[in-house]
Amino acid sequence: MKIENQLTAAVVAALAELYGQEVPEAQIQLQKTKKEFEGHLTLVVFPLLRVSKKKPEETAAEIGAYLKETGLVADFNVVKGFLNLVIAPSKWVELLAEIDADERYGFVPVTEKSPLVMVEYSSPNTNKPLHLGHVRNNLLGWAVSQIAEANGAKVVKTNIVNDRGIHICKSMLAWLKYGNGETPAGSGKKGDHLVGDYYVEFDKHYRAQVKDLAAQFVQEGMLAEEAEERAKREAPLMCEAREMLVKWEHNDPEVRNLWRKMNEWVYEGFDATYKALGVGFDKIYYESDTYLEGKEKVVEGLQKGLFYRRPDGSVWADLTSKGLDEKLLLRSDGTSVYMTQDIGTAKLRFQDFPINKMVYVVGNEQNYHFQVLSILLDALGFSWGKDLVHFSYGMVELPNGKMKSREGTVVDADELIAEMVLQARTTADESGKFDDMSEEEKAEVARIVGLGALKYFLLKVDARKNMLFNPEESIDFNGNTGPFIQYTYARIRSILRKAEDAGIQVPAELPSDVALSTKEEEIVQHLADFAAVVRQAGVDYSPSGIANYCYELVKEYNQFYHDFSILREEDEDKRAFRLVLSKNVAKIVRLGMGLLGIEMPERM
RNA sequence: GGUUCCGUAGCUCAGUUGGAUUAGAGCAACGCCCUUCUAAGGCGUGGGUCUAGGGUUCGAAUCCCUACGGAAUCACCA
Repeated sequence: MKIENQLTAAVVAALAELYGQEVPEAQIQLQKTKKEFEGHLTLVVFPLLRVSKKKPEETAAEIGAYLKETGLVADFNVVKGFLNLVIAPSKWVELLAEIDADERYGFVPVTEKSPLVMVEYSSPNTNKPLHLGHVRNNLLGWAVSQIAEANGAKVVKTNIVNDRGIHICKSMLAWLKYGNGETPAGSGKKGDHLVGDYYVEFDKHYRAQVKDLAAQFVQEGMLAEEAEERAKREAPLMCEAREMLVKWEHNDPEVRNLWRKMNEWVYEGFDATYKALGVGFDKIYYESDTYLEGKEKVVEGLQKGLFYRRPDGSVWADLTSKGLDEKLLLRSDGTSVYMTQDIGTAKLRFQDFPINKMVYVVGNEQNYHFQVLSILLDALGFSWGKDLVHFSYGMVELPNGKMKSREGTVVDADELIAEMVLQARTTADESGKFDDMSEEEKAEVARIVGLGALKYFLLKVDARKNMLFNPEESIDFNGNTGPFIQYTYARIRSILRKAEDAGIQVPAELPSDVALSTKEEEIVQHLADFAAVVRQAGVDYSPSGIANYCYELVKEYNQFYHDFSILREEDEDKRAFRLVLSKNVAKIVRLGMGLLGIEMPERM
């Protein structure tokens, strides 16, 4: 049992004994003792004064004396209303032994009875390659899934691919007109990049047409603003794209074939990027399959009187009673909108899986959408609709503002990954650390470290906040970074290898009478916190908490490591303890970083 | 204009079930430490009216109100 829990129970007993009152455990406030004071844990006695009816100092002293009797606490001191407790040394060894015994310390096992959590993330459009914003989404989605699983949930990772609509038609049209039959295989381009290039190509020609047409309208005496609006609508390319969409919806075989072919190219490209990022899905939905599904549900809702129809035939939900607006669900021509599609997707998902909880990893620009979706799904009878989680994350901004595809300031995912790996490789080569590795090994370590840097950088920040990414400074490999954590891990692995080579066994059982230094006690305490950190991350699906925990732990360990030479320690008990401690720091760090999807190199 | 989110060191960020005269890291600047299990490391110096003002409390960066600053959203786009 954790020391904190033991202490809490002891404090409850103390209060019962001393003041004759049962106090619920939740009211016992134990926290880590500040560095300036002596002790490990501190009991805040202010809230207990009601029970003791004595002064803070007096109450604290009485409780302290009682705790000392139990043997849990070796010593204590009182500062104002704070009771600082020095935990008995043997307790730390016990605690470490407990952590050591559990290979997946802090994880809640998944059982048959576990709730099913579905996590939707990524959700790309098929007309463009993935960019930095998608990278943040994918990494968060993956991490959130891992965290949910570590908290004992059955997780289904899902991706809804937006594979239909006017934007895909634009790429298709441009490819037909300007492509000369170019293919990924023929050009050596990645499929998603190739299709993306034609999307840009469309936009280029389209803008030129709009400009010419608008000028023509102005000459005919139209106001500039009005002329541009009309030109945008009437530009021949746009008309053609719209025609193509209509043909698509009518299952025109030629259009459908081209659509299938180009989407296949894109999927191959996406798969490569997903693989590089180390993310994946259990079930993929395609909007072309789900976009018609929502209508039925909406009509059903209409019949139940949840929605209403306007004279022009469009269907709306009136949410004004909830403080929101009215929301369109079906256009006057009977076609679906975004919201309708999400309802349709929800319907299919619920048919496929017994969902207990749905988590949508989607950018914060859609906060309103999900607020509405939650209300609508609940009204339509989805049990998980009311407390669906919109895991909303902020934009990634560049030093000169937002990413804009029109201005070419988009940071491409594939390029970014390659750059990070190259950066890791260069740094390592310069340091000479790679000299005795095979080429294969070097490439693998560079990959792990480069991606570790990228992932950690994007995940350590509170997901809700907009964050800044500076590509020029690239990403640091020093300080609060992935590589720093990986480096410490690699060093510990190295120590353990050397211990083995020297015939030093990591003991199966720890000696119980080792005297620990303050630093070592702190590290054990920190290790034990991992379980609580995972639990906390699970509550609000927060990867950043895990990231920052790992950093703190590693930093603490590094400071310790600098003061001691483990292998040359002659006191066998101490050496044994330190080996076990190191081994478990490595273990916990691997578990923690694993939740973030960050791999750990054995050497670097 | 309505709604939601954010505002902590020059820069990037930690820090909420309210806690301790001195609010933490990293980067950047400056100084020290490699015959020592990996220097992608460690130690040190300088740098803050936690946007501002009020309120609640024994106690506020944290909770409430107001103002200011920034972002998102409010489409028969997705």
